[in-house]
Amino acid sequence: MPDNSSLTPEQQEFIERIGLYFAQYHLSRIGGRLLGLLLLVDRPLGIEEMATMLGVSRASVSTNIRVTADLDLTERVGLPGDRRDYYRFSPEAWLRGLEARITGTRQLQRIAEQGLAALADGDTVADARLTELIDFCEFAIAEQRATIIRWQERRDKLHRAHPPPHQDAATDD
Amino acid sequence: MPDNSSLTPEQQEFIERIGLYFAQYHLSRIGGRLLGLLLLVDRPLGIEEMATMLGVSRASVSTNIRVTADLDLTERVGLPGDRRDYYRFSPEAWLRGLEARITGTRQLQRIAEQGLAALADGDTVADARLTELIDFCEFAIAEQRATIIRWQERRDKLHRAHPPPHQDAATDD
DNA sequence: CAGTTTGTTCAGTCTTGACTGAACAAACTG
DNA sequence: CAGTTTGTTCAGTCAAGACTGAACAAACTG
Repeated sequence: MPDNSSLTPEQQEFIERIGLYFAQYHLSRIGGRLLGLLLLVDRPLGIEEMATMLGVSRASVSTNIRVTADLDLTERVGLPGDRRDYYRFSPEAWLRGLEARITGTRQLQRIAEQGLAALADGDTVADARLTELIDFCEFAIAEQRATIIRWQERRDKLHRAHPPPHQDAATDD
Repeated sequence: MPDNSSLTPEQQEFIERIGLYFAQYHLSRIGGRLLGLLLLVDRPLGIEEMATMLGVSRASVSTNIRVTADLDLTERVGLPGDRRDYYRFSPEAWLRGLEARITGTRQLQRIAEQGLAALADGDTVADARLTELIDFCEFAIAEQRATIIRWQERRDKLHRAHPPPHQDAATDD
């Protein structure tokens, strides 16, 4: 049961919804909730703190926050004069998401190539289908790369106009 | 244990790899293997046939092939003079995959909007983060739409040059 | 040094949901 | 009609893996 002293019901609902959303994408439920929590707060959070706010064990937070950090969806930051670990949502998270799609598509392309090689002679329909799949992957990868570049350009442009409130660890209270 | 009389080890490996690939994307293992099998063969397959080839129960094939058909990843076709159900891989499958991404992004955007509304006053960092997420979703949806259009154009162009071997149910032996 | 705080790891529990076999329904066959 | 073929549904089993508490390790404090 979460310690909801610091979270409104609306915030809890958001965390739960984000949790479910990311759970679709190979994160555990708690991993997803951690992302939701970190999206919502204005300062980096410690492990014990996150465990309390979500009402889960420290062990779970420790295990799952590391997964998100390995994926560069969160960042571990230090606070001066405090030896605890703090985490915040990574500014690169959405970019990493786009990159992950490319990896997935490349993977599918490799499988399709192996499949094409495994066809029986004279399987013309399957041959055309797998050839089209390989082509589709090639196309999709090029599209995804272009999207990444356009996103970076767009972000650069926006940030030059409206620099984001820079949230480094030392600026907190 | 599969009846591998009609499948080479390379083909079985392909089916297994495709199975795992699609299992990442909210399909059951067997659902994924069915897609792999249908990608590989040159003619529509019946339920009993698929069950035998994969070494799984008819019940499982029945349940899982329906899921793939509902997603329009496979198509049910009839063979004249045969009352059994046959299935083949859908030519629209990859298009449906692209469309599914849009749905997922739209979903994330809605959640982000709810989150933005749930913020505490004065949470400037979180506000900027969620506003950026909403903008990211908008951007990604536009990109995905454009990709779909370009894929359709590309496919039309290729098919006008090299019409695919049309595999309707009646043409099989 | 002993004691505290913090993070990690691991064995065990529990939940989820995939898969099966069997019962059933529907369509057909003689 | 009785019998067969085919597909679906459902209760039950089983496996995967998420989560926990407890033990542990490491860094710090007095």
